[in-house]
Amino acid sequence: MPELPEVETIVRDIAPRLEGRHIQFAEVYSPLVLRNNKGSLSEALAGRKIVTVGRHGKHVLLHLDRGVLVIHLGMTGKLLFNTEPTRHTRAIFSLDDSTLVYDDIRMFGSLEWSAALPERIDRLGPEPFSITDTEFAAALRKHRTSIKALILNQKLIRGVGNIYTDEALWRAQIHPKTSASRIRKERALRLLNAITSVLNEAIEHRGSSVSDYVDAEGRKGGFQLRHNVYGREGKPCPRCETPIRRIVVAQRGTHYCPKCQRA
DNA sequence: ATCTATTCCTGGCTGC
DNA sequence: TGCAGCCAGGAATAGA
Repeated sequence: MPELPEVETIVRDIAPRLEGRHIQFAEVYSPLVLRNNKGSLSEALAGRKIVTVGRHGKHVLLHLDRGVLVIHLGMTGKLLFNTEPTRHTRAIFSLDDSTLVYDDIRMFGSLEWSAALPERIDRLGPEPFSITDTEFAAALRKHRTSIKALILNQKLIRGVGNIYTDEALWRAQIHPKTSASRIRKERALRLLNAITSVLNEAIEHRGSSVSDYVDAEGRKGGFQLRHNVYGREGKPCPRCETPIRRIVVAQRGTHYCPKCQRA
């Protein structure tokens, strides 16, 4: 499940292999992964030059000489170079000197060409590294929903998903069901630090491979070995040895230490 | 306006 | 061994 660190890893890897190249042609095998270009994505992309490659939250952006290709990897999306198509290959992009293959088992991901960054993506919250302590604390006080649900909401900050939310809440010692509005300045600051530090460490380790995440070369990340709570139900908390508990918050599997993270 | 529940999708796992 | 049934979850959407 690619979140910010996984997408950042992919973008850093693929940027030098894409920038300056042209999309000679694109082929779509599963229109389900298209958003608003049903039937016209290939035409929009044919002959376009890839100028720069970037990341916006969990989105990969290919800035073209005309418009932008927005790629969201969803749960199981992969961008791979020069692999043979499989039954999960949803699209291919034939470039000057390589072929970029988009695989996506569950098809929660999406491909979208747009003349400019689509509004709904442009309107997402800031990168976690950009928001200030004051802004973050003020935003928390405005919402009565659980802190877990609020961090997952891409309109607050963009790029953080289920894994890194659980990891950050463990680091900050905050119970996932805590009402966001009840988190005052000091704890909010601790939480924002936890979020940015866990994201940075995950980037250093090339992301987490818990189910089937791999980078553009098919390599797994290494940060899953450093998870403290995610996917560790019943195992001892690294801080206090209490067994990690798994509950459901905001319709998501949620892992926390019942002793370190009191309600 | 804010929040919650539902929907999409398929491989992998569980239990009979 | 086979297979039905359930689960994982990002984000759009519908509903409260």
